[in-house]
Amino acid sequence: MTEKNMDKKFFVTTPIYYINDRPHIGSAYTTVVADALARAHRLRGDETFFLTGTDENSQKNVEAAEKAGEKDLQKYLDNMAAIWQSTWKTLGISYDDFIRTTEERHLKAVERFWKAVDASGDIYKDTYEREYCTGCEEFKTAAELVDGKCPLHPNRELEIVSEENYFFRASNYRDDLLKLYHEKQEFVQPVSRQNEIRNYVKQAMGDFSISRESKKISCGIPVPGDDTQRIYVWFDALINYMSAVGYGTDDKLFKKWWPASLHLIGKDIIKFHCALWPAMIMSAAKSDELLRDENNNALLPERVFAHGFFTVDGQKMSKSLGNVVDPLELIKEYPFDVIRYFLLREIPFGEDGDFSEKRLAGRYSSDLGNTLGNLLNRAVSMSRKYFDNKVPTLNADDAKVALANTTWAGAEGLETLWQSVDAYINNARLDLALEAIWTGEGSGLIAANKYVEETKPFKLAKEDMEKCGLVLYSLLESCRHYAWMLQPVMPDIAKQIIEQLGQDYAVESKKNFKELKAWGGLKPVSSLPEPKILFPKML
RNA sequence: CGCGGGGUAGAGCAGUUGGCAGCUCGCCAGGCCCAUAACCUGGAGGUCGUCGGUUCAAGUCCGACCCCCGCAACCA
Repeated sequence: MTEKNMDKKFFVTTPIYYINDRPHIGSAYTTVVADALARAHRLRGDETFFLTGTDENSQKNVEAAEKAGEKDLQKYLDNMAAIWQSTWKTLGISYDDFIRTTEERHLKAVERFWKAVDASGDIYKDTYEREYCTGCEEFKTAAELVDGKCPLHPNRELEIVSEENYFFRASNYRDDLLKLYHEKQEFVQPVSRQNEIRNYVKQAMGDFSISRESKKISCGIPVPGDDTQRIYVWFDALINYMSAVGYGTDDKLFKKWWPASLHLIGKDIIKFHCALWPAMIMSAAKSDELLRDENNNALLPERVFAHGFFTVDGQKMSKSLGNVVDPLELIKEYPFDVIRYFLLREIPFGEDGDFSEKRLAGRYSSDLGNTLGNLLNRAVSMSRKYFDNKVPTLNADDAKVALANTTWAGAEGLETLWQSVDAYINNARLDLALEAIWTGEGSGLIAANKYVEETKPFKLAKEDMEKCGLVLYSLLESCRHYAWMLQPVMPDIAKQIIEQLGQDYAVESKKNFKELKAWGGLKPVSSLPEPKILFPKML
């Protein structure tokens, strides 16, 4: 793994969610990934901005409000947005900002953006008789239809729309987009998606209709200078990533944060994020210097990472099957850290995955209880037993090197492990980072448990207290390292581990990353409180 | 010819540039006793979907085929 020269800035986003229902495990997944990455970057000292929010200008919300019997749309939106916010709070999501696309700052950003695209000559008016899919919220070209229906929503009747709309000349940017994919391979992640988007741009992408007649829809942002038209929801939604950091309201703030480091999305909205969005920016940048870098290049997001979808116990998650997983129900059974761990560890990032409570229970008892919890517990218990309730007294450097002929490699091994964890984090691969923390050769949790067997500190306690102290110290110190490696994923568990090691979490978490990573952070002779079981057996 | 994903040990998955088939869980047998009936060691278990091709060598490259999954509504 090559260590990238990352900016000291990390700006990560989730999609803005439709609020026609409460959050489920899928939206929680995206948000947890973003949260863990944000926490990881904060821990590493990067200036971090984590944005999430709600997409409120969609006709879907109007339909949902009607269904809920709420006549006042704004009231409905306010209620739902509050539910989303409080759900994220309950789940420990550490977002820095929550944007709602009905907010004033967003309207201003959209207005400025629209004007810029218009000034670049990429907006034109045209009358088209076109087929609009209310499922996708987009117009379909003949090439995209199958048997005269949208292949994604074959049971929805296509609306035949004949009206004068504004169009965005996305076709102007086809070559630029292809060049972007070619020159910046990491722009579209995972790699398996790159072909898909390339083919789309090459073969299917046309101009986008970006407005509807006001009289036909009951929500949406008015087109600047033309009250008879409202902006199509996707065109306004994407701009949220900019409006939240001051586009249209605070140039200085915008310059600080834009471009986004990483857009996290689901695989269903790749087209919008990897094609439409960069094309929009390329266009606006021609007329708005705020959107250009010093070389006059458009400031595009650095990376878009699309993850897969869940099945539940192998089945599609659906309301009619009654297997929609509600994260708020789940945390009644498992601490949220456990669910975070499961989601991030179990599902290869970028692939589809399966959510199963049986496997969640398996991960809980095996990975967390038997391996992580047990290691901490046995190390602390022995130290307390043999060293008067304290971390063994010694010079920490003496414990750097593992005893001979062991599979666990001591301080050197941890250093290697840190390197791979850091590299995985830089690539947004938390799944691989977690895997490494457990199975890392000569350095992971599994190897550390082996080390106990190989050195038998409980035997050494009767024969060689000095050696016993060295072994126990290195075990305790490694637990401290594991705690910090895991902190972005399991912030609460990490805190508990640090506290069980007799450290003051508030003090520790103020240390800089280099210091945390260095061997010897655990002070010898500090006293060890009575250990509490981190992951109790479940009935 | 709608789009996309996938078929590797009982389950879930890794397999980078082709070079002795791996990981976690489960199962069987031992060991240990510090620890959450936890931990460690050993073992059984795979003709890597099928058929062809390229090659000294193919899970890995090429071709054809078979099968599975997602794409109405909820929805990342």
